[in-house]
Amino acid sequence: MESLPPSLLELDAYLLSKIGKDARRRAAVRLAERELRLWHMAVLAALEDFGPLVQRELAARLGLDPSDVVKVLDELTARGQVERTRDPADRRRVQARLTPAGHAVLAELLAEARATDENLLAPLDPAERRQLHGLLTRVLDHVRAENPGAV
Amino acid sequence: MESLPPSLLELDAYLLSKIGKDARRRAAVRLAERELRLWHMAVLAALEDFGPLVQRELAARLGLDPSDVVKVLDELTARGQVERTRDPADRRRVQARLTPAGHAVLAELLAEARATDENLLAPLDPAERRQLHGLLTRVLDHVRAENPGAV
DNA sequence: CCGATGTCAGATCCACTGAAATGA
DNA sequence: CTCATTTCAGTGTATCTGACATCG
Repeated sequence: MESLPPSLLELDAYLLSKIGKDARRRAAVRLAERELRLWHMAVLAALEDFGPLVQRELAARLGLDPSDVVKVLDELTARGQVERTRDPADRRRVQARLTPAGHAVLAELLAEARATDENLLAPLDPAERRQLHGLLTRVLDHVRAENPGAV
Repeated sequence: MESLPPSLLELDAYLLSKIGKDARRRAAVRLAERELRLWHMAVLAALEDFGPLVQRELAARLGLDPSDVVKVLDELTARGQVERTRDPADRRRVQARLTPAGHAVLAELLAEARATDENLLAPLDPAERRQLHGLLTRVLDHVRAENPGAV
């Protein structure tokens, strides 16, 4: 049985940390069923939303180490969800793009993620969820403005 | 420069995960100045709120592995913030309790944590912070009910 | 049974290589 | 034109942590 210390439960940072950890865990469990991890989904989403990208650019946008981008892309290309093509203008650069299979997988992952959100926020009614979403968006914007790169 | 994929920013789990990570990072930075980590503060808070506890009980309450409780208590006793005493009723059991120094340190840590909350939630006005706190508390209760031990 | 020690896996970070471009 | 410098993808490793497992 758990009963957390009240003096910690008063802290918003503590609540956010705990809930965030569980949100991450839920997403990881879901992705593990496909033998994927969180970064795989983030990379797929970035390629979907921003279009084909040079790897360096991917790393910068996601705040992920360039060397780790390589590993994630290795695994996604092995699954046929991403393909790499060399930029003819600058042969150092490699562009990553989604394949149709990658596009399809991402759509499924996003649908599952929305279902996970439903479970996570089950105690809140729709209006409260919109409220929470708005507040969190503003907080994240603030965090990212104050702290570029670390988030 | 970062600009995260919009399709992820729509997900509440993603927002919570990102913000939670930064909240944890901020707390960790603060604690690192005293060469402490997050669990040290959690253990201090638990001993403050619940009174002297057997290590096993501490582990259960905090959702921390018993073997890790030992390490945290080792470090806190080395600093003179916690002391271990035999339970007079059952002399097999070892109780951990706060020393006055531990009590004082915790008070400082909590004050600093509240200041960190201020920074984290800077874009929200007081009413919005109360709203957020209430929503988060309900979500955490739900998460803990659904998922005992993992949070 | 409980406290203590050790081990393992995952994530993050950092240093390095080789190829390709750039510019003095 | 040449050579030094920089930028890129890719490799490998060091470190830190949390979770687990075994020992006394």
